[in-house]
Amino acid sequence: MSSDPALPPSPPRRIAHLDMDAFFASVELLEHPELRGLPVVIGGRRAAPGAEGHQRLKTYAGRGVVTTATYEARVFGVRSGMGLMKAAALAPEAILLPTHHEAYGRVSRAFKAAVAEIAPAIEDRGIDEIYIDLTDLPEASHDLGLRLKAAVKQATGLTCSIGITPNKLLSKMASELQKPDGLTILGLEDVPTRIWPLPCSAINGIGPKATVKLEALGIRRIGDLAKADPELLNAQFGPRYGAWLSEVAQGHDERPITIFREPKSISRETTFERDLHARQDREILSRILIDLCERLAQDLVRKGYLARSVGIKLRFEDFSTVTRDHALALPVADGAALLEAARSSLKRVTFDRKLRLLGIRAGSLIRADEYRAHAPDPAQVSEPGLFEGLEG
DNA sequence: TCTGGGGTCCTAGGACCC
DNA sequence: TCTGGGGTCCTAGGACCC
Repeated sequence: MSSDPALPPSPPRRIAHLDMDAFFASVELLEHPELRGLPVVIGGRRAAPGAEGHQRLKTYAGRGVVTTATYEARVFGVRSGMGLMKAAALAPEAILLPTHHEAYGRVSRAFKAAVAEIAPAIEDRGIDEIYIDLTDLPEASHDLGLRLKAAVKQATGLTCSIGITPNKLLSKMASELQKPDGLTILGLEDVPTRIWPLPCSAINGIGPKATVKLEALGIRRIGDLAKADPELLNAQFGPRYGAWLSEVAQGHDERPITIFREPKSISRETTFERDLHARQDREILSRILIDLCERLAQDLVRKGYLARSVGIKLRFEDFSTVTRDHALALPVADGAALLEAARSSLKRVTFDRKLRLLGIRAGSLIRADEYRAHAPDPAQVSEPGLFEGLEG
């Protein structure tokens, strides 16, 4: 990477991680200021049934999960990703609001634009967080951090938390250290005191499975990981992940800021309100599949991509998941072609349990404009079609 | 009181080609 | 009559992240 002896050493990088505080919930509170200070949970699929006032979490029945919760709701143990029924047991009186993705998208664009005015080298990490390369800016990190937070507040009315360190790994962890409304600046020299006491799961890339495995080896904190025998980690986790664990425990991370990436896949999936039987509920499943294909086709056309492979995803009542992929001779973006590919893949699945989820994915994407410019026979490039007459 | 929807990356075996 | 070795594509599953 930067170790070419012919080149002068690159100056130390300065990377910020900016994370909006309880983003979806905070956007909702802009709309519903009367709920400020109350435990509020965002999630579920439909708006509350016509009752007066706001819906209480305890009245919810269904399969939704918590998307975000205010800090007042987190006090009760409510966490993102938790089933709403479980959250209702923890905080029955919390207010439940449905999601409004258009609003979140609008506020997301606003905070990113405000940051870009100050520092344009931004890596998008989703709707509510970004990395920012501050290396080439003249100001001190603390001043920059305060300016970024003020700009975000001015543009959106919302607070964020920022970590500024020499790399993405440490900045991500630093932004978590003083949430909400935090600003944390760390150097590599701070790793033993500030990072090593944290649990291994604080590292972006160490999830539930790896955490359990590490704990079985007596490795609970990042400091334990830093002192662990690299050979042991390689033996337990494989050479690649093992070597990565050894590196990140030292706070090392050379990943660059990536300003733009082509998407690799686009997908649509849905969990049913009740589990469906492959034969008895065939009509319903067919309608759902057609609808998913139609929406995926619209996504492909809107974003300007063609799919060279189509995948289906099925989740059964026992939560086991199966995927089937199908490579195509010619790239497509129309619903009829997606549906045909999906149906051929479905024939390779054994249906011995009820289904809870159906999904479809467009993979091996190529840009439609580039393909059409070089297509051997333009007549063979499929055009977005209609679904009329496709049922059955 | 079970577990959304949208993604990325990695692994691993087999096919197929040179 | 006893066993190459790379490279790439396809497919399936799984861990992880927001």
